[in-house]
Amino acid sequence: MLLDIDLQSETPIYTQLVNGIIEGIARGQLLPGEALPSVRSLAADLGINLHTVNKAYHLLKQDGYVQINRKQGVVIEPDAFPPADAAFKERLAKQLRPLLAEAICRGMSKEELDAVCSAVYEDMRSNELGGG
Amino acid sequence: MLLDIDLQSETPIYTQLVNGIIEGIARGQLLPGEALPSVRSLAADLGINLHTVNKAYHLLKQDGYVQINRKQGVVIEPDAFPPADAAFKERLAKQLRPLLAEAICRGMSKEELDAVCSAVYEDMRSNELGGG
Amino acid sequence: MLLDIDLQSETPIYTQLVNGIIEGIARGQLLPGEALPSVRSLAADLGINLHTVNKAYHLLKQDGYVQINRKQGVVIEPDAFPPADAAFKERLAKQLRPLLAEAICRGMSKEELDAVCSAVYEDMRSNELGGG
Amino acid sequence: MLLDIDLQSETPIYTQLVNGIIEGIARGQLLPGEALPSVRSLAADLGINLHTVNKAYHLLKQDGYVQINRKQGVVIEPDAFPPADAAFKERLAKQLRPLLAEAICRGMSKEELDAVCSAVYEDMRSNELGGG
DNA sequence: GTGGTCTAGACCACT
DNA sequence: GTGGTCTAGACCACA
Repeated sequence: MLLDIDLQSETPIYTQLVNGIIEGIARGQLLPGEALPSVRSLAADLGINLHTVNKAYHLLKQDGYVQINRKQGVVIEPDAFPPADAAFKERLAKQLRPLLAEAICRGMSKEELDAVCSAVYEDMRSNELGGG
Repeated sequence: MLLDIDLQSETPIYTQLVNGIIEGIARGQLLPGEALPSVRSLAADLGINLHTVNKAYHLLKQDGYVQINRKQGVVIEPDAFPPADAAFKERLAKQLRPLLAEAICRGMSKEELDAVCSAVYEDMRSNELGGG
Repeated sequence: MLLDIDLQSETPIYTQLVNGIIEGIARGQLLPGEALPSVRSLAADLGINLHTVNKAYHLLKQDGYVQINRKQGVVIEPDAFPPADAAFKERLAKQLRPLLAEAICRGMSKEELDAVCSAVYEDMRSNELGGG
Repeated sequence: MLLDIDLQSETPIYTQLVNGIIEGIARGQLLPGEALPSVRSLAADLGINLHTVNKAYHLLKQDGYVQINRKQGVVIEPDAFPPADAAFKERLAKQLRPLLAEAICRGMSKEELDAVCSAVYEDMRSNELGGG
């Protein structure tokens, strides 16, 4: 799994981990039921503390992206991910607003915006088709 | 200006201020050259600390959205906002990525995603036409 | 015997086993003197570790719910279960307290609480009449 | 606030804290909007680590019993506690089952059980009326 | 001064 | 060997 963590970033490490793993799922590089590295091994691999990894795993569990088993460790949620219900779309819109507002201020057209959005989207989906 | 600050939010208050003002500009409710409330009065209005407002104003100045003059106080940048250059688009894409990844995991189609994106965009632009 | 083990649960598997067997006794599905499956077969049936079943059986023995004989294996205590003495009632009250506290916080009335309590109680007793 | 923590108990300290605070709310000793001690001061008072208190506070936040503010610290949820909906009642019943099963095995009648239940309930409610 | 984050290291429960 | 819990101590962001 390719997780590049920026220790200097102002984004907390555990947030980078959460985002990276969710992106891995979106890209199809992490499949439902697949096991994630143990807290200790991932922490060692990334050169960070095991508590930081632990916090990330627990946030993912809380959001329904992984299951934490007694012995087996952490696995990608095998059944169904949480749905894109109204609450999620509202949250998404709320997070989108400041990004789009800034883009509008800087004079980006709707087309330019869609282009950026689509580029990001396709980048993740294309990897899914060819990934493995 | 309608700035609703959520003291319970995890988002720092100064960030909420920055976002709110940028959104005000995007909506056309704040026009280039227009004066913003003084640090003191805005802090009093919102019931928050002077330093918090100050920090927000200075971040906006740093990003090229306002000018801070000793006499006139803080005014919306009258000339030109920073451009939507490659660096900005890259930053935008980077911020978009975790949002879209989560949407993909939850099974949102590109069309649903575009719908949410467009709704947010149009909401801000429509207000601009009728605003002032 | 119907023992459904949830490997994802936070409750240790051996605890689930202990609870399940005690509930089986309460329901009258397991009768005094009746033999329980051997450690080996139950572990195989449930797909869990021998040690886990062993631990559960020994806890049940310790609490006076089963007897462990070398020849007959594990049998439900044929004579008398431990009494509901003051010590037990105190322990019961102690375990009940956080549950009721939460129910009170959420605004449940004494009647609603009794209803839930009775429903659980009757569910177990009704099965006893028809079970065996 | 009266929080007696048993460091020897097999119940995790943070769980004891969570239970104790919820019980404090149920008893009316902790009122909505009231501030809880800071993470550091409570940890110092109880002679435990601040991370342990922190974990308890965050669990309470997650369950909707407290709010965590930037500067003000932690306060009891001022508006409404989570409702006693079907999901909660189901969880309650699930937690009640092993307790009642054991009581049945030990020969407690429904009346004895109700007596214990009511005693716990009234103990908490009576304190609320006369508390302060 | 408040909580947020991270580190380092330890012991324990579970399987 | 896995995660769960707890400790001790540090630095930072926020207000």
